[in-house]
Amino acid sequence: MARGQARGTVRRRLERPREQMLEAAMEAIAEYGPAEMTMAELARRVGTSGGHVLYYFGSKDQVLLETLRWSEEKHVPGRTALLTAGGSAMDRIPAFAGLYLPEGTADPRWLLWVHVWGRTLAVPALGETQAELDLAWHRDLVALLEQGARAGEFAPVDLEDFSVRLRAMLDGFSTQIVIGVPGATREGSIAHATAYARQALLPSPA
Amino acid sequence: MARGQARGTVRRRLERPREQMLEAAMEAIAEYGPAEMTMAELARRVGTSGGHVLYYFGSKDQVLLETLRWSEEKHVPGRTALLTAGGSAMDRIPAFAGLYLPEGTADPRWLLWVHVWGRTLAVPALGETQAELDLAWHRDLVALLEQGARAGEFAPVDLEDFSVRLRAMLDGFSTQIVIGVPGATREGSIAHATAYARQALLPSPA
DNA sequence: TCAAAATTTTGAATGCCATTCAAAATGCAC
DNA sequence: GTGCATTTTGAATGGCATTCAAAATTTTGA
Repeated sequence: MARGQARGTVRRRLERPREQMLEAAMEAIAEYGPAEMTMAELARRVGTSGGHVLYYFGSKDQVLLETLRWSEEKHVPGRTALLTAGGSAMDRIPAFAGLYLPEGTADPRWLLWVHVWGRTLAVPALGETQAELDLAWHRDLVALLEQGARAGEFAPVDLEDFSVRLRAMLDGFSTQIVIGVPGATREGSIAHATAYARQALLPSPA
Repeated sequence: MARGQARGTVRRRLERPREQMLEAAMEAIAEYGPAEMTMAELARRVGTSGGHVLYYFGSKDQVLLETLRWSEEKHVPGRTALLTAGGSAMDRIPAFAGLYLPEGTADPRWLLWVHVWGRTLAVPALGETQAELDLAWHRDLVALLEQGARAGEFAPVDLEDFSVRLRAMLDGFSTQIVIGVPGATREGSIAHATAYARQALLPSPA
């Protein structure tokens, strides 16, 4: 059926190799974790050889980095929706935190973040993509905050600074959630982040 | 000179094997990073064999975990000094943050934290020690805050909650500093943490 | 339509590493 | 001293990312 799959013989060319590999990598990471996912296992999942995966990506580090980027890109529409939703900015901050945080323990996107952090000093190339992905979150958070500022919801606050602080806090909570620190939950983290935001942004009740 | 080293022949028994190994591990981690430090290299540094290191620690994960604990324990006196220093609690918060944060890029203690995070799901035993070490920071921060609260420095605030939030934020900054995110510095992070603390804890200027 | 060139794919080395383990060396108790 | 327990060694073992030369396939250009 699928175009190009042809004549019942062994198919050789992969269809959209990168896409397929990234998808398979994501699943494998969700199952085993980044360190435990082997090139051989990933290859098996897309029906090819370990050497071939590296032909496309060059190294396991690159595979994981591209998988991180790929999983981050899937979050862009949700953030855009949040930014265009209208309504109070403050009321949208919990949802922003919800998008930022892992879905729960072993969320593959966040497993990748933590893994990649641990490899960045050894492989400096990893840092650039991270900075890029982080900047996207920063920009969107600042944009959301600016909506609130323009609407007069907030006290006069440096929004850039607040974004840096809130995201640092969210990184800390995310790490705890994804590695399964007992008691670390999405709900609790969202509550903490929201409480911080209210306190930092809302004009003092005077 | 050193006692027990004796008669110019090959020394066999190590003196305080754990101590020596932990010290050597710390140095090796500072040089290569936790992932790149091999059992063979660590063994070479203490003049023994790779198998012997594992005789003492059981696994590389354990070596790294114990090294983390060891490096954390070296911070206890500094924290205790801070707690007993007297004076305004708020004024001591920047110093607390300074103790918490990495000394700079590639600080081995923080390389270990990040590394261990990445292995916790695969090796759940790692979680317990982390929780213990984290609790020590939490307790000391809360103790410091309670001094401030008793002295009437602060608005009525849930100190436990604040400690959770501030440490999450510091974890985020620490990660950035240790992996060398451009622009992430101790000084900037201390300033952020301090600004947050002032805003969260001090009574509104009314 | 075909052959040469370029690209993709394979899978067998390679080399590194943590871990295991049986044997050897050493220390200790009596 | 002798026997037992502990420590230490270093040679396997098995798993892994990575390399690479050869094979298969597709594309190009006439």
